Amino acid sequence: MTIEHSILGVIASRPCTGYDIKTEFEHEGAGMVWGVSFGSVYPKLKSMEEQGLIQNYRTETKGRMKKMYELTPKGWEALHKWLGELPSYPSIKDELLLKLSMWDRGRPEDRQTLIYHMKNRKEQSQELLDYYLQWPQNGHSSISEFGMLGIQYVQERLETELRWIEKAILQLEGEPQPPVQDPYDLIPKQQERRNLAINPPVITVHPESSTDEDRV
Amino acid sequence: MTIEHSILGVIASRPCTGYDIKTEFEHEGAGMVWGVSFGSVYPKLKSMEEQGLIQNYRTETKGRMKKMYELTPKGWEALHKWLGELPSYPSIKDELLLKLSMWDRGRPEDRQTLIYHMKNRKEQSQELLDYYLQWPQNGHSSISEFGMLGIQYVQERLETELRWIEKAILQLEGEPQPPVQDPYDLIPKQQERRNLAINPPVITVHPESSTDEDRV
DNA sequence: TGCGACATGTAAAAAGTTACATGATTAG
DNA sequence: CTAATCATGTAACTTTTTACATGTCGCA
Repeated sequence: MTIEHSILGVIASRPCTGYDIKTEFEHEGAGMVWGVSFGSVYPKLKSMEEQGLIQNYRTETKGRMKKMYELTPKGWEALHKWLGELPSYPSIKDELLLKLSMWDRGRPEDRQTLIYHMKNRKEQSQELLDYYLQWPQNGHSSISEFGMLGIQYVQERLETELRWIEKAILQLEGEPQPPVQDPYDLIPKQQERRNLAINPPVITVHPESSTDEDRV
Repeated sequence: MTIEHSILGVIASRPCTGYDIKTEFEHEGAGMVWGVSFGSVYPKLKSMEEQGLIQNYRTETKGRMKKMYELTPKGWEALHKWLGELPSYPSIKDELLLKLSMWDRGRPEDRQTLIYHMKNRKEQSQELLDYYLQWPQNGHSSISEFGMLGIQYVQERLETELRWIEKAILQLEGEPQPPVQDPYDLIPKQQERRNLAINPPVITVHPESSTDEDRV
């Protein structure tokens, strides 16, 4: 439902085309706001026009036809109303965190691959941080006092993340540690279940025909 | 696509029912991993069984029939393989951040509502942090060395967020600040556009019938 | 002349949510 | 006895993505 409000907000800053909106989400919203695809922007613009939130007018820039969208009074009102509603708590989809939480279940011995994942994340977050650090001085973005608060938040979050990654890599490069808490011994039990599934025991009807020596 | 891998990971830790999986996502994955609904878990379990990743067996606990799922060798292998793949960069949907970035567009004068939103966020994050702080000592959760790294990450992220909120509220309670950067004066222009849309100018055919004094 | 950025869309598929439908057991 | 929790599922709907389809302009 929030893609509609994001579009409302982008058009509020300046009248723009569907293409503009899509690209705005790509760089300005880097890491901060989810991306959108053309396949979702254009149909949404259409439906928002039907709802009377926006209206388009055609302009010609360098001989090329463009469909510019501007907010209607109803659109300005919808933006105002939405901003006044309590935001829902953020939802985060972090695959690295998910993999970390189940690493011992699938790759108990393999610390190197995890370190590799972490280093990859470090690079990407560092790049994003560099982008956010230069943003307020790039000379072309419009940033209000409020927007700047958001940028500072992302900067601090990324700095914290980078510090954590450094620390985590150091730990992973060191000695394996025992579980922090495992009251029902689920972790060793789980590793047994896994071994049983991957290397099923040989069922022998005649014990004398199968001994330890059979396994090569 | 990742809901499938999350299920794989939960079943890896111990055989469980569809209900178990759904609740596991609610509390264990609080803020860390996205939630799932029954309507998506049960059909997914069915399709994963068809793919041969999991298999079910019926058990009776306290006279109640349960459908327990366990990983097949193929399922263990799929988990192992997925863990080895580079995780994609996290996607975050943070409505507060989005509203912050467009606050001046819809509610330029209203700092109080924004402060209210921030305080609400602060409470929720504090609650989540408290949960994460007691998690490693709750006496029933299984936490490996790797899982603990993830928990530490979330703790540090939340602490950083809370510090930022404190600072941001202080700023919002103070004097309004000018834009940090607005090279094309988009912000004042935007406010003009908004005023024009909300209070359209009275078009007068006879200028003498409409003067400044008309407006009360 | 051909490539990359600009520009607008549609159709099918995938993914997930909400609401509905059902029923057993347990704690107060 | 009744509400909450445990337990399993379906159907309709919404949202979003992917892939396709088309075409222009500027530049090297």
